[in-house]
Amino acid sequence: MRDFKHSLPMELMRAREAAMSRFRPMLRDHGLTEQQWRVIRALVDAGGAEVGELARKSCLLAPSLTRILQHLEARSLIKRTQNSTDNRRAIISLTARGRRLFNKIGPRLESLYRVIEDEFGMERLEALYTLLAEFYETLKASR
Amino acid sequence: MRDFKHSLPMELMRAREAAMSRFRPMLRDHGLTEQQWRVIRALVDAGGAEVGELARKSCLLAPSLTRILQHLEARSLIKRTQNSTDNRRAIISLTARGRRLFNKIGPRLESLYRVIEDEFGMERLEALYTLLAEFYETLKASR
DNA sequence: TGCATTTGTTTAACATGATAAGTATTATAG
DNA sequence: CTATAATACTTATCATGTTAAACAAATGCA
Repeated sequence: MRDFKHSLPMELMRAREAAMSRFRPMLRDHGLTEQQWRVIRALVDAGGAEVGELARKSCLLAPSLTRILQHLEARSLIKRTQNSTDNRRAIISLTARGRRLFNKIGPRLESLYRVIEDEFGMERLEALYTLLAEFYETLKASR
Repeated sequence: MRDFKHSLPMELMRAREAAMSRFRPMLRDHGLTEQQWRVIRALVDAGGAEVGELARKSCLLAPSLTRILQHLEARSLIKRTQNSTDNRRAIISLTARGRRLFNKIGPRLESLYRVIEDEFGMERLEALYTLLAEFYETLKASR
């Protein structure tokens, strides 16, 4: 059998954790989990989105996103706007407070990211991005 | 700001999920989570290990591993042996039943893994492994 | 020897991951 | 129209992720 250490899902997880462990403390200082941050960031990127769309953009399962939106709404970081043509769909968007939080945290995370770019090197980082994207597309295409 | 889609932790997660979604159904058919499987596999690899060692090998946090071991012990898939020189450390090992389960599932997961190898290609897969290992080492080294 | 400290593991608390089931709303066949 | 199916979310349940705190056993040192 293939060596236990040579397990792709494990290697992907270890690499991800190595990166996230640099970002998580700062998010925590602002009372945010990494998943909550993904949602906020996706909302900045999209400027308002339905729940399903938001789940895809932030790579979260619908039940997880439901709970996260409840938390963010309780903290007044997001708001819901009813869609008049379809009452199942609500548009989620950031409040002014949510945007302020993003503007405060975003640049700090960016600078942490640049440290990683410097340490690992842009060329290898780009190569890694490319392989990951290809891997994802390959596995999705053949299902 | 960098494009939201170009987030390394997200890409790593998506790639991992693309792979895991192929393995998870079979594990589930045997009543195992992916984390429980990682523990079983680490035990086969090590042939008995202390809890801390097992946590490192299976990439699990100690509190998670504690709960997982309780589950596996309740199903008689693992057993604990006290270490006489240090009563804090217990040696965890698979029971005969645990080994039988591993022998049943292992080959099936291997064949699923080979499908991925075929689809993505061994060369690119090796390149991906190498980059991931380098990335992990780079980030660990500079802390 | 006695006691503070360190080490290995477990508990606790809260948040998310994963699957199945439920609910409300909209679309569609007959 | 109307019963039915499909859609978009939400709940429910159990397992794990993450952090902090508790705990017991082992170690270091006065």
